[in-house]
Amino acid sequence: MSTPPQKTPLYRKIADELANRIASGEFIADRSLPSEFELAAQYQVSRGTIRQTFSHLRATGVVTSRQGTRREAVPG
Amino acid sequence: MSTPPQKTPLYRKIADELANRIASGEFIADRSLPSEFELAAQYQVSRGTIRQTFSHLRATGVVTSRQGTRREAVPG
Amino acid sequence: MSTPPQKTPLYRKIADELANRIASGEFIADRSLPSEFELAAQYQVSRGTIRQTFSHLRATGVVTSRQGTRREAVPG
Amino acid sequence: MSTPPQKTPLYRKIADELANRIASGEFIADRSLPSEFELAAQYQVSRGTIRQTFSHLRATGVVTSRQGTRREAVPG
DNA sequence: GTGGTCTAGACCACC
DNA sequence: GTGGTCTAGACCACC
Repeated sequence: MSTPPQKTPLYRKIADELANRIASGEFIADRSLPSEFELAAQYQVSRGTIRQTFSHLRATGVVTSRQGTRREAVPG
Repeated sequence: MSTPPQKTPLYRKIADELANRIASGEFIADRSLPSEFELAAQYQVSRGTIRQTFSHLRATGVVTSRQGTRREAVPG
Repeated sequence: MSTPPQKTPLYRKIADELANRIASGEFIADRSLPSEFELAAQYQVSRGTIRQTFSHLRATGVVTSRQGTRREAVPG
Repeated sequence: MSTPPQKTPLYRKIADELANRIASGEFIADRSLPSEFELAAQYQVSRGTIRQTFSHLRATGVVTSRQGTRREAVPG
């Protein structure tokens, strides 16, 4: 009945790490997060992977997004 | 066989709403429309989005525009 | 009786030049044009100005565009 | 043969004052000047007057301007 | 004081 | 990795 072991996808690892960085208060000054471009460079991945990361973080209520402005960490 | 539903962009929704307001006679007094600035405030969007809205309305023959004066509704 | 000369905007000059490059067969291999980013670099303008350029070229039937792919020159 | 005394126009007074502020190094950090809007508020005049001011300062080589970016003081 | 042009940059939808 | 949409802001041309 147990599911076979799943390899954690890269976007999930990055999402967890970003969630930790947010929780630790790294972006507390103005809550606005690095851009897709900056994060892609930081984590050495494509922008598509970063977008998957944010899709997950948005779905779990960790960040909000709006076209034209940077994503922001949800307080609390 | 049918094409999937397309997400309607904001400028299109505003264009449709403005076209309805024009058709309902809201600007009938002198035909001159609110300024870009006023509409941006009314719809809580940027001036750029209002300009995309008017680009569409001009292309469909609903309004005319001239530098230095307010846009006007085309009669009929 | 003649209208005074109008200052030609930058996006119009670029549109005319691109139309000439297309007519001269520069992009004949696969008809696909340089990206917005490349053209912005070539002409030393912002992406917004290149988009205005293409808006004009699309309106005059010189190019076609589709999300996710490069714009193409219309044959003939 | 002497011309009658001329009242110095407001835009000229502001131009002279701004030229002095520039010469004194007030905008030396990045050379970019306050916006039309800010200067209109500072000097309690209309934006049209500020534009006349800059027209004069550009003609006399004190500032440069380019659409989309702030005016800048010319070094030296 | 309006619309027109332009900058610089972001995220979104689609390939 | 492209074009599409959107933000926020500037100066320009014309009224």
